[in-house]
Amino acid sequence: MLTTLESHKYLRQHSIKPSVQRTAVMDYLMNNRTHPTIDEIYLALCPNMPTLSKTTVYNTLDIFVERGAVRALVIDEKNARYDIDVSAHAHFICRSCGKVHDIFNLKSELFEFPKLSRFSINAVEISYSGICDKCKGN
Amino acid sequence: MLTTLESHKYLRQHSIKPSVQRTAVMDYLMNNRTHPTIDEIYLALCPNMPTLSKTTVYNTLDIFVERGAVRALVIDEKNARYDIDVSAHAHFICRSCGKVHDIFNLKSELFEFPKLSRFSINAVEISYSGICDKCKGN
DNA sequence: CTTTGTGCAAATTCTTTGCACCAAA
DNA sequence: TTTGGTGCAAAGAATTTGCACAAAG
Repeated sequence: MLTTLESHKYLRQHSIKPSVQRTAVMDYLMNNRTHPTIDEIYLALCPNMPTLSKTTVYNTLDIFVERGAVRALVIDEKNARYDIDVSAHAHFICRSCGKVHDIFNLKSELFEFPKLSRFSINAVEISYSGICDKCKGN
Repeated sequence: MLTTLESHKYLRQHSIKPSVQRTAVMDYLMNNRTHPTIDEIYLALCPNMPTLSKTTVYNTLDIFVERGAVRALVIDEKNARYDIDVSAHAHFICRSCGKVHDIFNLKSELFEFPKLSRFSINAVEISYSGICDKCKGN
């Protein structure tokens, strides 16, 4: 369980002022590495922060992404999802339950950018999809 | 320029009845390999098919994807995009203009599925992002 | 004070749904 | 006829915007 102090430190490293709301969102992301949606974050924090607004959650994640503190995933056609782990790893989304899982330990070559004169590439996203074991009934 | 006859043939190969609307959408996809959105397809076909509805474009693409005739891309957080080329290739999206480009000739290993006991993987999507040369001003 | 952050409500955008009508087999 | 396809209008869901108020320095 990571603490609020660690969230503060991480936010400051990314030049983000640690307000109560921002710290709460960062704490949540650090402790729930499930690639949550805005709604999931909002609903999880609401009980302890009844005045929190969804707009603030949107604003907060926009800043986090802009400052490189979190990665926005484009893998789920329904909602944006957010990942606190910005290191090179891939994702798997289950077409049945919609859950997104991390895939680590892939060859590092997979994450290299092809050298193309037409584009300046600065990010890559590798997304696998299929059915997870839970949904297959094993 | 591919013809309506070729669209018919391709639709039949995928067990899709070639209605006037479906053929028009397929013709458009075959001749405009720009990963169009629903709206782009709809607006492009409207002049020649004033009675066309956007619902039909949605229905049509749902069937195409379901039957494996086109690929739905999850790369643009704003809209679904569709690709008639279902072979193994990657995409690049420009963060400035939003255009999606194909990247061919990558190593085939990139498109192999990792063997993981937890998931049954049946698709992979590799998406690069950055800035295209036009937007950089070259 | 002055700047920055928060939160409500309304607006916008993309997509889906319900249902009536049309068309083909 | 019966089934499947089309299209309108309405509904739904995710996100963005405008603005007033609160908080921090």
